[in-house]
Amino acid sequence: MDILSEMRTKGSSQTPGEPGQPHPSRVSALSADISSSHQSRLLQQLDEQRRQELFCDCSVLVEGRVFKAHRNVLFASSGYFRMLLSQGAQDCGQPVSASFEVFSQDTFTVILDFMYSGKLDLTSTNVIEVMSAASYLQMTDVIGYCKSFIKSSLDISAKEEDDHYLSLSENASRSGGVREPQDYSSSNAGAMLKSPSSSQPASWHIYNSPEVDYHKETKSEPEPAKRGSSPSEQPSRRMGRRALQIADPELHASPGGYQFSLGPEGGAGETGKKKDWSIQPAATRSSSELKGAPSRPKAEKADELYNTLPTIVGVVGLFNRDECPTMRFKCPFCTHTVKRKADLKRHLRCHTGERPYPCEACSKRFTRLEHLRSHFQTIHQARKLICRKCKRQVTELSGRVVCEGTRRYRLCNECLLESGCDSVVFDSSDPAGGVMGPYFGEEEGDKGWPMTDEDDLAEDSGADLIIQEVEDSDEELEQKETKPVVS
DNA sequence: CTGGGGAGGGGGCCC
DNA sequence: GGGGCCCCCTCCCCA
Repeated sequence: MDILSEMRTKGSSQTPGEPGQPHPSRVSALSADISSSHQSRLLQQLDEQRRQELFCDCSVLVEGRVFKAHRNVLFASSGYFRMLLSQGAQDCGQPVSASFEVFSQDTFTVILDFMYSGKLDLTSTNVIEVMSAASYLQMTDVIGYCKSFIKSSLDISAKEEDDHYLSLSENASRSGGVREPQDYSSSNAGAMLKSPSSSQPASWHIYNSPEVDYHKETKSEPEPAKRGSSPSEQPSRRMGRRALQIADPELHASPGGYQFSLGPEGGAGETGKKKDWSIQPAATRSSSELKGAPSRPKAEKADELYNTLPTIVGVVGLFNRDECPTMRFKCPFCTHTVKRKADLKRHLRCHTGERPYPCEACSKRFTRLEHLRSHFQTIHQARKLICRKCKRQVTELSGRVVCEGTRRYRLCNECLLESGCDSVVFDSSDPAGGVMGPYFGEEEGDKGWPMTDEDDLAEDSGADLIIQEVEDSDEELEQKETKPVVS
């Protein structure tokens, strides 16, 4: 039945009390039906075009197989493609390609079919990989469906009493951990998702349901942190504001219920290989864990995290027709991509909250050695030859280093006189302008210094204003205690 | 309340 | 791959 005949049919059954005018609720229902029908037809048309490779402007290479698709559909369906295609927006007219090695052709077929039909063909054998791919592609609705599928397929509560942890391997799923797939199709996905019965078939065709909003309980995905992007698009830069430090790769996509974690041996890209998946009830995680409380040592350091996620992190190539690939490494926690793996490793620290470089002088911790160095030079060594008061340039002769707690800064002689020399103390052991010493030695730098909570109070601890003689001799300073001494 | 400057943090990229 | 530099941005403090 086409839209017009639908309209005719529905228009003929008017409410008796309002001759000539359809009842408002009927109008509303009618327009909803038309809209729904139109969307469905449109999607069907696009799907047909895709299958006939008509107007396809994207090629997705998965394990050697090329999937043709429309960038509009990919863009609209996947946060990952949204990011990827946004980056190539300047080449709007050029066909673009992306290659994946992190999931199988079959998995991408399921994903692509979902994009074009709203139907998710899940089975007990593919659900984990589909979910992994969906996580990679940032398709939170698909993740949600997978979770619902798994939840309904497992009798979690019974095992929860034993150890709160469930192991789910593909072998287990095949041997009965998840019911054997039975082809099943329904257009009422909402009902299926809301109340999966114990007799729920393991194979679903889940229809995309706009009512299910899996974003609601999660922190919104940060957009790629690009130069010039708005603050809201970038990952929060201050620890205090990093409301949700994602220590778990899938945490951001797990709105309650169960958290999925990928074991060290389990790479999503290792199609067909045994994976070490575990499902952990969210309730067993403390809120501090979920929020990435800074008081608790991070279980996942960037390095470890990086090592455990080689295939998830993966390599993605976005290249154009001249077959000149631009290799990018994608952050598993956000949409950010980098050119180098080392940069990704560095970037991961902003998610893990790891700060391996503490300042021994004031206990502040830094994500990078260079930040620590900069901090130390600025705050504790007064290397800037600028009078803090009048902002004029000073030399070793025209200015002196003022020591205030662990802070040091320079004052020109004039400002010094204005401050009053009587109230200050001179000390010849000032390392201002000197060397870093063991603070920044390559061996010491990333080991971390002994830190205590009390040390946090060290900075600006109310020490009297002290002026120390500027002694910039590097050789001398190297032999001295490098930690600034407040006398 | 607002603007300026300092400090910190993150990305790109070179060595 | 690590270190380091440069640049840009945001936040915070202070006048």
